[in-house]
Amino acid sequence: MATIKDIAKKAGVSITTVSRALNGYSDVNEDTRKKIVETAKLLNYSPNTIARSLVMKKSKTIGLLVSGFIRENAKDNFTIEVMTGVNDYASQTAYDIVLFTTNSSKQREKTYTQLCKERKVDGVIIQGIRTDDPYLEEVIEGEIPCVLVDIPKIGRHAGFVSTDNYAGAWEVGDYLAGLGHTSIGMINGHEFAFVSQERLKGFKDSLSKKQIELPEDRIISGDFTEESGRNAALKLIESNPSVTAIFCASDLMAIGAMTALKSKGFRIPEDISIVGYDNILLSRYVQPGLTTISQDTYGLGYEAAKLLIDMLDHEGEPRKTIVKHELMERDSSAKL
Amino acid sequence: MATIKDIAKKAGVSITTVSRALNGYSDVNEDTRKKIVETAKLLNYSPNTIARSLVMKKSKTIGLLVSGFIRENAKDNFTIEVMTGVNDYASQTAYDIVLFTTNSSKQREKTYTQLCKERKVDGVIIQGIRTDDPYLEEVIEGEIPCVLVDIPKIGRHAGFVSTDNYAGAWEVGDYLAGLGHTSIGMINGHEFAFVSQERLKGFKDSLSKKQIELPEDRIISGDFTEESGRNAALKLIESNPSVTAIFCASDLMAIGAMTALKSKGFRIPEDISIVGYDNILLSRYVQPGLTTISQDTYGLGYEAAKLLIDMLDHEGEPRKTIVKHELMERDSSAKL
DNA sequence: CCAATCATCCGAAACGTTTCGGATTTTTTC
DNA sequence: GAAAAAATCCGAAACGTTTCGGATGATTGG
Repeated sequence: MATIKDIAKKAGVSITTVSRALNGYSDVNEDTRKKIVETAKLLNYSPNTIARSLVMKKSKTIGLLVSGFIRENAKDNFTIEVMTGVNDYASQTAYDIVLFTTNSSKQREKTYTQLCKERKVDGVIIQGIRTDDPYLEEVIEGEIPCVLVDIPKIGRHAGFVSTDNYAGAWEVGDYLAGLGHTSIGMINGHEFAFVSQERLKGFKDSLSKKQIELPEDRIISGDFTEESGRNAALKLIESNPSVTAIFCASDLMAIGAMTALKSKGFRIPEDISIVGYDNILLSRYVQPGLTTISQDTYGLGYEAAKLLIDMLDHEGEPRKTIVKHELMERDSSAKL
Repeated sequence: MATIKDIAKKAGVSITTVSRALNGYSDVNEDTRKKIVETAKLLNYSPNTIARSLVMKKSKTIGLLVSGFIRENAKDNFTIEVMTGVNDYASQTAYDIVLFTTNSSKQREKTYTQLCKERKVDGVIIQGIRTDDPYLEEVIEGEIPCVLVDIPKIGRHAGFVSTDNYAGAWEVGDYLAGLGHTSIGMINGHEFAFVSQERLKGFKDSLSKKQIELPEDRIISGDFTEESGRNAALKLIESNPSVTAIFCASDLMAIGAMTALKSKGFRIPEDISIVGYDNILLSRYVQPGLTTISQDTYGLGYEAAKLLIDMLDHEGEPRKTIVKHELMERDSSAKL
């Protein structure tokens, strides 16, 4: 509760001097500085960030807007890993993180920018937002520095971090073709995620380069959930009983597909190979272990924070960062 | 960027009136209120929370101090589920959440209370803190309203939420005895978690009520990780080859124990029954499915937020909330 | 020894709100 | 129609910092 004023009085100096002493300015005598620091400690002083923010017009907080923060989504650890990354980088700096959520009732009343403006965050990291979100443009065009996760758009104050989803999917195509598969299906995510588009394109291009067809009716769309993976797999195998490999745009859908196919008597990978995307925690524990594209999710968050804070502290240009990915071969895929 | 002042000027009223109009006070004429609200909208005004906080001495933020927020811990979804619960409740209120972390380099320099005082959070929820944490007492005795997760301690401004770990463990004892097991071992968590003590006590008491012994050398301590579960299981089975059932104080350790035992040629549950605790996501997907005590982790967070905000808004007494638990029978346990 | 330089300090304004206490005008009451 | 009450408004202080623009006294250079 002790303020700078109390220190000033007790130490017999002016408020200005206390402020300057505590902030390491050079125009204060070493002896008085010592005395000031001492009495500050004595009074158990801690600075009032709020008052500071008010005058500095900088809150030293960044907003973490995570829209996938709903209960069901705890399943994949994507969100938490991103958060951990953001948090780890931010905690090395002077910035604190305030959590915004968008699934709540607040969402529809207040736009993201409004939330940010009110809480006076210096910048914001946005994760899990859909491309059809009505406020996406608003935030990209807006004045608040922001970094998008997995949405490749750059604005005057907006950068992004992502992985190379096109390349990742391409590698899956390569891999499956290399195993001798030619009758291949795909279970994609919903169209309102950039990653869906990219993964489809990369996969398709990769296969067509090897003269392997991927007709429309062998591409089923889910919505990234396990449930939708089950349904999509059943639909796919019914209309195209000849497929020997399925690429799923998310691990969760891949896991759903596996259980559905197993329940229909298919053996994995002997009858059908399954490849996922994301390398979520589960994919290592499921039977058989899921072959997938591993993303550096933690790095996604870490780099997002880095990018944003660089923009804030050094007026760095908004730009993009691509983090690495890697094919993890496990037991759900095999030679034809 | 528009302030209350701008509105006042434009609407031709005083600052006071604008403030009172916008905050719904009764001593402002309905017509002037309308005009004020109108011009506020016109100027795209949004209130400056920081200025408000400064004068009100309330920041309307709560700190979420999660010390298990380290990379490895993303494995169990405990942390994120608690967070989701906290977030869900908080987002129905006027409170925002700021994330504190303790594994960072900041930790050793600044105590929790210092962090809270500087950021001027109105209250704090603490999760994953160890009982030997040097600052635990400080925070319980301190002036900042706080709610502890899974640490049953009440202070003048500190309440807690937890599950009944004693009862949960007791039920496991009941259950295993009911299956006919008499030669039973336990893999406990480290001693610096309250839950370890409670779970051990409950399990022991339950068994002894049924004249089943649980000698010291059949209780091995791990540290809640999968790795430690593996090691503990090997140690246990080596010194006590006769055990037919093992109770693990966490699912992660149980999963570790299962893989270790399987690698030694034991069949689960035919040779050895395994029961875990927590019902983490993984336990459902692992082979065989893990019998475990399910906790309402989401509820833990939700109730923690509720408790805290009640303390803040209505000066509610700090108190405790116990959320429910339940035995989930899966395939890792069977009749002897 | 005088002016210039330097080291050290401080007063006051500013940031954007809320709110206390009172002022002014209008309405009610008898 | 005057006093009392009600309705409506406002000035100014306060919250705890930072910082601009000087002020003061000591030191230096010639």
